[in-house]
Amino acid sequence: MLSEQEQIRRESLQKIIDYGINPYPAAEFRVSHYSVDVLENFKDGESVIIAGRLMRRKIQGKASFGSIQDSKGKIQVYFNRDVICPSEDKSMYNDFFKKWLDLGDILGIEGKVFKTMVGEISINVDKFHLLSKSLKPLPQPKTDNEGIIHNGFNAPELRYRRRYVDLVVNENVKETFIKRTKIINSMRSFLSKKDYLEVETPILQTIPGGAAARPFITHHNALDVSLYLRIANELYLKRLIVGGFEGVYEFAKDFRNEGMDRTHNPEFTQMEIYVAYKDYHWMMNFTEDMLEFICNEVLGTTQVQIGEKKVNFKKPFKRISMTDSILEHTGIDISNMSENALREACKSIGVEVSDSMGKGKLIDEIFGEKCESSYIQPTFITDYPVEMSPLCKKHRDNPELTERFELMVNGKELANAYSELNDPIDQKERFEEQVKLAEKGDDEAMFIDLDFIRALEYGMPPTSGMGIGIDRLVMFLCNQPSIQEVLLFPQMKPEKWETGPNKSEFLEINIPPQWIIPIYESGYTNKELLLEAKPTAVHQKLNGYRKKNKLDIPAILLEEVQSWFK
RNA sequence: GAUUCGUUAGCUCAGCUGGUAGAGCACAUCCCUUUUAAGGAUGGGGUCCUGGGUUCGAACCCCAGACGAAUCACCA
Repeated sequence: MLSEQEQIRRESLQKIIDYGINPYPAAEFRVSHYSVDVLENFKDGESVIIAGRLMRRKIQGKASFGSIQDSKGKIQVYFNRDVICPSEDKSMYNDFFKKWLDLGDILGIEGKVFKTMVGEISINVDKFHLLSKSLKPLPQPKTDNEGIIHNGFNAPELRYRRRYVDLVVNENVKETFIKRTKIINSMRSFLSKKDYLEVETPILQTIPGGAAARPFITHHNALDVSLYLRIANELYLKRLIVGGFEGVYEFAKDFRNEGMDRTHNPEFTQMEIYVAYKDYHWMMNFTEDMLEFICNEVLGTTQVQIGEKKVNFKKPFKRISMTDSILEHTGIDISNMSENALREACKSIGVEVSDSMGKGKLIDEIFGEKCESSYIQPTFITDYPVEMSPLCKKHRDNPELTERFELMVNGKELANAYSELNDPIDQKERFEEQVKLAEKGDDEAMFIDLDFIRALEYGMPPTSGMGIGIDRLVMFLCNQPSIQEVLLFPQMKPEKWETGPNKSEFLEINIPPQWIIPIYESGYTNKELLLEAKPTAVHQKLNGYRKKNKLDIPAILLEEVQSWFK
């Protein structure tokens, strides 16, 4: 059912067609300027051609003002009847412009730049061309002199579901996504200058490895096998290091079949990089360099406002081991503690534990509860317990730990890196421990990847690898509190669509085709519902519908309605 | 998954104790050749998210459901 405004727009569309103008022309429309070019480089009387969406229109008799929004901004346009229609025929202005155009229509404008009496740079329109007709009215947010937005298009659900509308109507939204691309481009140029190779690895994987997470599963018909959408690309990138590349990286969409909230989306982007002959100390320096570079290039500063807090990405970042961090925040020295001692320690400081938790998990629990959120400034947390990091090399000084760091910013994990485990025998044992965890019921334990073990058996140089969450980085640098604000199309529950009537079931009982829509719109959405109703009620509703919608068909007779019920 | 809140015109939102559905913007008609969240007048526009229940009577109360948001849990 179309709204009144949509119906009026469709009528205008028909009038435009009847007038002989194609509302959806095919030809290229060449513009000479963007709106901002004209505004920033004012030349009185200059002829310009621009194109964009009509976002405002005020008709003042023989003259009208409007504004055109193109990809870079907005500019005012001035329409004068006698300029647009120099001859006797004023229909281009009186009918086409005034009556048949609507806000949201996409126009091409030819005209001359001038300043209005009030001093606003505008285009005096000589000719305008309809490039595309808009049939649905846009929301109309307006900003007043004090910067207050009226009638804002703010409802998150609508904004995310109709991102195209959000982008048209809310200026700052576009900026966030432009910045996102700048951040990625800047990271790519940093990596590319180092001569590392950007690669692409499989998204459809037979074994979803490289992280602990529940995968999405799908099926390949020709091979008749299950395939998983990747949860990480780590194991493939390491295979490439085995193959002899010095450094490889990938901007990878990963998929995890887990909860959704303002920091998690089922598909998200990570950049992972692996460099041969390096260790995690080197990688910390590298990560600092990269983040400082990106901030300077994209923001022009390393000072970033995140919510209430100011975060500085200037290197060097603080480094602290997980053991020292826990000592600092709880006074408990976990080094050399047994599993039972750890469990008691957790209880003494009010950290909830369960019997299934091993040593590593217990330590992680303490860190997560008591330490993590306090790291606002970029901080490398190093040397994680071995149980939590099955792909990471054991610490050179302590076999209970691994050479791993996570970079915490604003109390959240931004990056994760290792000195990569390259001992195939150790790797196999660690996978086997994961299998045991899986047998205990840990549905996020890693799968064992025998081909990856085989690759390590051929020999992988010592390597350091790092993964950084691109969506989180963008959230930080754009000061956006939710991941939905930095994804163009965040995951939503599917929208329910009216499917319309099943015409054949109505035709079966001899309902005339022109009455099917009225029946459906009157609430009798299928045959059963209709036949449960009383014929007299149906008869009244249908003729009521006919009258209300001014249908150009004769009123239906009660006898005919009754005949459907036989 | 849990809890809380929300869903009313194209958009933003009011709607009291249950008693005929409201405003601004947008839209339509008319007037107006330089406006600044563009002026004036008049008017049209509603499945009050859906389905049940209570009631003489439900946008409002009760039950169930859909969708969304926030917080929490989960996410090494």
